[in-house]
Amino acid sequence: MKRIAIVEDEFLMREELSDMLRKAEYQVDEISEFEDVTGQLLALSPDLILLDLNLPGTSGFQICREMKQKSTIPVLVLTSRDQLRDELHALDLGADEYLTKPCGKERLLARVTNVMKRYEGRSNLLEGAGFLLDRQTYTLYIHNSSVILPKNQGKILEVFLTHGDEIVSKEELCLAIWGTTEFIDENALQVNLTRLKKTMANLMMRQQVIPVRGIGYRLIAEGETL
Amino acid sequence: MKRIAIVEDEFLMREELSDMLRKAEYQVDEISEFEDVTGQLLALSPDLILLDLNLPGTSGFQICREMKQKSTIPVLVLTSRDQLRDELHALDLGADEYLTKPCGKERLLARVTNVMKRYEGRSNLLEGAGFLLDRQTYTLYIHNSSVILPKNQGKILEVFLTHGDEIVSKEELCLAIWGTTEFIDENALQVNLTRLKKTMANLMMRQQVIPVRGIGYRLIAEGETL
DNA sequence: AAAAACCTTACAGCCGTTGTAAGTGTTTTT
DNA sequence: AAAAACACTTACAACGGCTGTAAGGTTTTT
Repeated sequence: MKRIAIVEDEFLMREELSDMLRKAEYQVDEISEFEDVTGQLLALSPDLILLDLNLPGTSGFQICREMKQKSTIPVLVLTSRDQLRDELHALDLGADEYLTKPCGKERLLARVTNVMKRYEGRSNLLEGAGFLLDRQTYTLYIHNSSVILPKNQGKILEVFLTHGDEIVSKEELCLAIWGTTEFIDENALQVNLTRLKKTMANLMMRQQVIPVRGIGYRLIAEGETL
Repeated sequence: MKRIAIVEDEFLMREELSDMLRKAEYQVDEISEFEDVTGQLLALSPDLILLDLNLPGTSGFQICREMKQKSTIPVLVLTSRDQLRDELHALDLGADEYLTKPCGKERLLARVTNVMKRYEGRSNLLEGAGFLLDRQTYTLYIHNSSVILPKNQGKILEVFLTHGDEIVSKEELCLAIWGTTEFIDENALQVNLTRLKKTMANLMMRQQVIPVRGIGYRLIAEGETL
């Protein structure tokens, strides 16, 4: 059974949505605390997020942006704001659908189904700048084509992607590759890093792995400053 | 530069759309002959289809359905029909977006961009009943997970998928796997077929490869009749 | 029951990935 | 400027998964 999280501050509206979705055989989680909504959503990791824009505290736009950065969960914006500007902004932030209230039960359900259908099979795709990485097979999608990365290279890239632009320590990388931080063979890691760098260069990816002396490595976009 | 095909019978509307899209840096192809629209679209194979519903000849619904069966090109339905019923029907047929005319230049462009963004990297995904197959890497997406098929098994499955539910001859399969119909090693093909069957069974796929004695093979859905 | 078509299994060769090792560059420290 | 620490490169052998071969079994047709 698919799970949907509702982010909506008006109690009545929330209950109405919740009811409707439950009747349509979805499992519904309601967000009623508007502190660290992003964190709550990540913890729930639903199959879809129904998001209102007017919220106490952090705006819906901000939540949408953060969720799109940190996950691949589809976001359906459902709001009473019918300004074109808001719609464009939400879509630009990566919202998967934008509906204005009131929108009718059937239309909402149809759009919910539609969005979910689009995401079928995508649940394990990690998003990088200009490419996608499948966390299970390490298939890399870039420039309208796809390549399978060797397992180790895939694991390394995965770690980088899940760390945004932070520095990743060698220990973390070793842990990801071999499941242990002990007995790190620094050289083995080094070799695998070199191999990843080479394949990234061959694929003309906009990102680059750079060393942070004594600490670890970082993934930076081309031309980016330190 | 991304290519968009417009399927719209009213000349003025077509020109208006075309202009707008060209100004937004898209390459536009207009369909003005409404015989075998599906064939024309497949030949053009644009990155997106803008589809009207009221057309002379075949209905937009039918075209949408056929295109979704035969390709993975995204379809944006743009119509003056504002009946909820039509919208639900179109979405059900797999339309990726439904907008009612008039909808405003900016909204249309935003939705076009949005749909295209969703499809980034998906251009090589073949669609089967309940699963997706990447034509380049033979990564198979099913049940919210993904597996890499060995090359030969992938090629065989690819041939089946591009043939719908038709019978595929052994020659065709050999051609796909080894690039030649001569010197067919029937047994080698046989072994590869067996392996594919086994992996499909392990993945609990709803489809099955069945032999057509003396002719070739077919892919059928579970429980389907001959 | 014989023949034809189809299927199964095991095995050895091949190729890509991996860790090892030995050596070269580069940066920082003294 | 030399030493030390860190980072990189390259080649190679071991391993594992994929592949075609071969030999034999099963099912369907005649």
